[in-house]
Amino acid sequence: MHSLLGNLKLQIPEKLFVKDPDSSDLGKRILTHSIILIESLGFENFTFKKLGLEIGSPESTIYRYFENKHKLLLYLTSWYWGWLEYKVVFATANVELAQRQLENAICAICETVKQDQNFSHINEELLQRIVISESSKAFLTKEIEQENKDGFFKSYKNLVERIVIIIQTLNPNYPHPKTLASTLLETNHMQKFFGSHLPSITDIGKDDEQVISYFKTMTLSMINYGK
Amino acid sequence: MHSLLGNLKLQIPEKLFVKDPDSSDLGKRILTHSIILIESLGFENFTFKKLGLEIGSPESTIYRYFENKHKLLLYLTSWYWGWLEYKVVFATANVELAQRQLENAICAICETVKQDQNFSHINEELLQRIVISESSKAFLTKEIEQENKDGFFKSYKNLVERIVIIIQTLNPNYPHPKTLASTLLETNHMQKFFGSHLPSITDIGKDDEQVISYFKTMTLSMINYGK
DNA sequence: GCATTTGTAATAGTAAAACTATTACTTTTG
DNA sequence: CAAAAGTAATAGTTTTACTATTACAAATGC
Repeated sequence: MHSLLGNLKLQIPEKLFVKDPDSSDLGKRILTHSIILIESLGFENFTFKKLGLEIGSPESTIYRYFENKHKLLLYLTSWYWGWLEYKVVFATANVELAQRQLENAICAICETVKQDQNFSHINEELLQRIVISESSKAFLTKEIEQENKDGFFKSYKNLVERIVIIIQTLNPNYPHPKTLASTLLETNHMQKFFGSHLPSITDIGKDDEQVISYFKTMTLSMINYGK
Repeated sequence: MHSLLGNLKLQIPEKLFVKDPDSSDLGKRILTHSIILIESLGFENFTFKKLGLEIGSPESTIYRYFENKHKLLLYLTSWYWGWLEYKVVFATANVELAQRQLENAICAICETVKQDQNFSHINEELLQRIVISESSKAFLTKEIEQENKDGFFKSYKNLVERIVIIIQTLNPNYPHPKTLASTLLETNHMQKFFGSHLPSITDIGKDDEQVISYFKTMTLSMINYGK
């Protein structure tokens, strides 16, 4: 799967960047090191100046690729959702039983990324941690209406739509497939964050199996409730 | 209930403020107008300078009450969670049936605050909108570990614990009461935010009844699953 | 009753972050 | 090989977040 993805270029909304960072070595270095820096410093403490220092280029060079750090975060999260959509597509391909499809999709979504080797300039393991801790800051803004019109959330919507289709195959009459799909994605991150930082408000520890079994029970019991 | 709450002073972690804003008229003005401003500008665009302008005091005066805008947000969200805990306590008091208790708690948590009159300097309707859009920014930081030790999230944890107790009364063997309780609180806000701003990823509209019935189904089907 | 302490507010800053204008150098292309 | 286009570096500006200092008013003590 990794080698397959290595040849694929994920589609990112064009307005998110000034110059496509995937089109030059410097752009790729910006992506690689922004992931490392945002993950270690947190988005609030991350600045283009520090990133420039890290890659040995002046701050202004980074502005040639991204208008501001908010759009860089939107770029990174879009990349992640696009990548996760591929994971879900592969995990459910050629699976006959709809329930099995859903179970595989939940595994693909909830499993903590662990990679020993990098097949690209994107470190998916670090990126996943960024998405868990920072991604909601990308849409919880007063500019969401305009940014939605500009297509900045397309990757996320595509992924939700994929899960919705699986849910509808399982039970075409279930009344809340979108809510269930978006809840699955957001709750997965939230519970993982709580598990790491506020353990007293969750029962889920560091083990993926717990959250996966929780979601399997949740989705199946809800989808089949009153069927 | 309003008149009852009017006489109650909600407990807020002491380290969240420099001087208790509830102890002076100016402090109360700061709370009133910070809620109005944060709701209208969004937390990112909100500054102490603008707040000072709004209340006719210099920026520095506000620093006598709050160390920074992050702690002001933590104060406001703590106030909201404390207030919501009282709502849940009142909604479930003297209710015999455990299932009925849970249903009442869900209603108290999910209903959109609408108030024609203000019984205090806090506008709960605006504050709820702030909590929906901004509250997660208060804990999605690199400082969460230390701030948790300092008790900044006490109000939230208390509320989760209340809901956990109701769930455990209903089914003492249910394995994920904390996860279910925190998911209920967070998903409620998230789905309301999506309903208002990204409607294509939720089935829930502006009507409270939809989200309430969704959560009643969710909690009851999960708690009783395999019982 | 007046000095001392305490509470409150205003001025005038600083440091860092976010962003931009301009210049210089390098590569591409007609 | 000269003009145009692309890329990078310098040196700014503006805004935000926060602080140091002073001034004034109210409360308290002897």
